[in-house]
Amino acid sequence: MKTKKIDIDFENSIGPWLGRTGKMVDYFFQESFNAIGLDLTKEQMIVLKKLTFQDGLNQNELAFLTLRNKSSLTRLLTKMEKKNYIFRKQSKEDKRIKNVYLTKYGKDIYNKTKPVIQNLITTMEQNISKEEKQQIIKIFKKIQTNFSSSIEHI
Amino acid sequence: MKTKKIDIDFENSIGPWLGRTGKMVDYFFQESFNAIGLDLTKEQMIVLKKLTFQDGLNQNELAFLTLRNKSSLTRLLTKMEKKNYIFRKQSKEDKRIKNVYLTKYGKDIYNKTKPVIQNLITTMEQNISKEEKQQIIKIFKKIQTNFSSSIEHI
DNA sequence: GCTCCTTAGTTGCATATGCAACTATTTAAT
DNA sequence: ATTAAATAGTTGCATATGCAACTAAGGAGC
Repeated sequence: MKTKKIDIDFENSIGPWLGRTGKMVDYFFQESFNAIGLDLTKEQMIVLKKLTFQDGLNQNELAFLTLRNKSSLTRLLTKMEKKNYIFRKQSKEDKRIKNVYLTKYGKDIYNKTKPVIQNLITTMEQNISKEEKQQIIKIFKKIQTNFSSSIEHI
Repeated sequence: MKTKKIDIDFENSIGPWLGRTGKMVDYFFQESFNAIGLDLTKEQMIVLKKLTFQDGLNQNELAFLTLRNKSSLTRLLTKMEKKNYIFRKQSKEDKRIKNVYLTKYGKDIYNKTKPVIQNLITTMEQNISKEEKQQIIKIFKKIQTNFSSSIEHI
């Protein structure tokens, strides 16, 4: 007897849920920035955030911390430098390295994102209990571990 | 007394976990396709999947189902049409509408992705119990609801 | 039947991204 | 010291994406 399940059950796995939810977060993020006239993308915000916590990181470190290809980071920084959010400075010890710093303006911009981010968190985590939050983060950690251990040995 | 917490607690919210995990999934996905020489992106695969379940969808419907801007879908389809995975056909009832169909080759390609997707699910959901899976999906649903209701009334 | 509004799809412009090839610089090896 | 290998960053080429302006076609109102 032939079953009607002619396809694998991808739709009920975690993947699509993750993808769709992520898209909605991204969309809401950009929407919020645009709404208050912030000339900023989520990706640029993440760079500003990392630099706020540790100014002067080099591009390699920034790329690693933001899970980004170094070429992608190069271009991201070029745009941010043009907008005067950050500036690059060649290291004196090792001329290959460029350290990246926030400008005063970049700091201002980052401060302006704070209420937006706060609002995003509030909106997103509405009706979600502390336990659920812990649960989901625990599961995220597991998934990341699963992929890390799987990708390493390739 | 001044607290040391000078920044909002974005890092411990769900957002970054979601973003990073999503990136890893995407990376693993692409890696897997490339590994077996499949000339396909995750996005193209999703289109193939939707068409597998319902051949002949029009572009508007496809864009909606895949959470994509219609212009983005246009270009995605153009590339897929060039690779002969799908073809467009103008509707006779309404000449504005283009229905999209899988080619024989497109079906073959989609079938080849199945083991890859199966492997992705297996890898990703390793050590994750049925209960956890239900939990995480339930929370994803909540987040999506939160954003939907929030975006609507803008 | 003509005008206006709406809808489906396309295109220009801007962003982000990965891979691979390239340059410049540093370090290791002989 | 000179050569070879490794490292940091950039660039070409390809993909995907959203917004806004556009074209073509359908539908409503008169």
